[in-house]
Amino acid sequence: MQPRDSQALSPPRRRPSRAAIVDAAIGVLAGNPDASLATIAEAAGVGRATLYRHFPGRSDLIDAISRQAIEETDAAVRKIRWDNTSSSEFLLAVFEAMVPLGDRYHFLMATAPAVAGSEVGEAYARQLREVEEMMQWMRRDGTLAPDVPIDWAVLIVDSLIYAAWSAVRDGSVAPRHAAALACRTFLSGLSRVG
Amino acid sequence: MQPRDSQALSPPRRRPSRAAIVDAAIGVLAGNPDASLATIAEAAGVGRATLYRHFPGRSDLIDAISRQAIEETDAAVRKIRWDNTSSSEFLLAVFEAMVPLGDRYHFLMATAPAVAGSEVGEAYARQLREVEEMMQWMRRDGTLAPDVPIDWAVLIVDSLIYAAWSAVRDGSVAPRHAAALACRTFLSGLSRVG
DNA sequence: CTTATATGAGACAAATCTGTATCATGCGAA
DNA sequence: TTCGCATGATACAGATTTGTCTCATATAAG
Repeated sequence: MQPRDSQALSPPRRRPSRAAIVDAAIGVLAGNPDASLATIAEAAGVGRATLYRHFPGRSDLIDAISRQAIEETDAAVRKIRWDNTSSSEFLLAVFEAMVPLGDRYHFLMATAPAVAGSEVGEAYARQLREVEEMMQWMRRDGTLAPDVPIDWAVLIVDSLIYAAWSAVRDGSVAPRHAAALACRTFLSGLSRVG
Repeated sequence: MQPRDSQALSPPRRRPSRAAIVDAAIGVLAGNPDASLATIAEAAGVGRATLYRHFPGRSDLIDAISRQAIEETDAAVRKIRWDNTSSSEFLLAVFEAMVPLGDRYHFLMATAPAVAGSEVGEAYARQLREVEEMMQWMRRDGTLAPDVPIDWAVLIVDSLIYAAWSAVRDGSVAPRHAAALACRTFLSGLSRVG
């Protein structure tokens, strides 16, 4: 029962309108969270009506973006080797994975807390919890100082991801060095000896 | 020629409407940068018409808030003892001064870059330059590691001020410890030995 | 008391954004 | 070619916000 194999294997949709809209929206909303849907449609190279056909309302688009941000950040973290790595190496890998996704990550951080009840809100809380577990691992590990509040450590991880992304964005720091710089800042700060 | 001395010495304006509006606006806009002027007027306990009498347009209000934010942050830094203090002590004093002004500071950081041409934009650039000079002092001092880009150090100072403020705001960290935690994070990071 | 001034309440127009609906077009499939 | 469907353009109504204006009132100064 495979009379349509060629069709099934070929790219099924004619044009990636929906994906193009979501991608463009992430870029536009990262720069201006209050951009109109007309602006987003224009950035996506799509008519405003088409945007409304794919997403009934603005909140549906926001929700779709949030879900994609969650998926992409989850996928990026899932690729990190877990076994036989020290917590410091793992932290560096997290920075390396998240900094290039800074626009997605930032968008998720900015919008998810507002929709606390929904599925997106839960996923955000879960990701936050995963960072917290990483910090507790580092504390047991002896890497994280015992007198540092876990909440503060989690907050600093988020701040450093955002800082590294904006530094790369502004051209202040080379992309290759941003994650290492963030990790080093977290672990040993910016003073000399380290 | 002083027939009105008693009047001149008494508080000249009947009610601090203008100051109340600016203060309320800082609080409201820190939580929602797109709050309507009606919301701000309500928070200030003032009619919407009165707000428009003091500030011809929204941009004028924003400008007044920005100027006040600049004045308050400048004043807070100016109070810090400069002589006979190490750069580390000075950095801690800066954090202690800025964290309580987090709402003002955050507002300034968010709006000033957008108005690059104006007087507010210049003041923002100047404050940024002052932080940069502090970082260069720390580098000559031997406190800041030579391989850390100055731009990154400046960015981290800003991020830590914002992080400390939000931590206090969320109740994650006690107000007294926030500045010290930020300073320690900058200098030696969060790992053990320090 | 009388007067001037700031204020609050509300009406009003203009602009923007949202969401819906309609119509013609172009591209892919049969 | 012909049909179906997604698209683009456009018009439209409703909501929100901005900014202006008017009028009545309360309060402080004279």
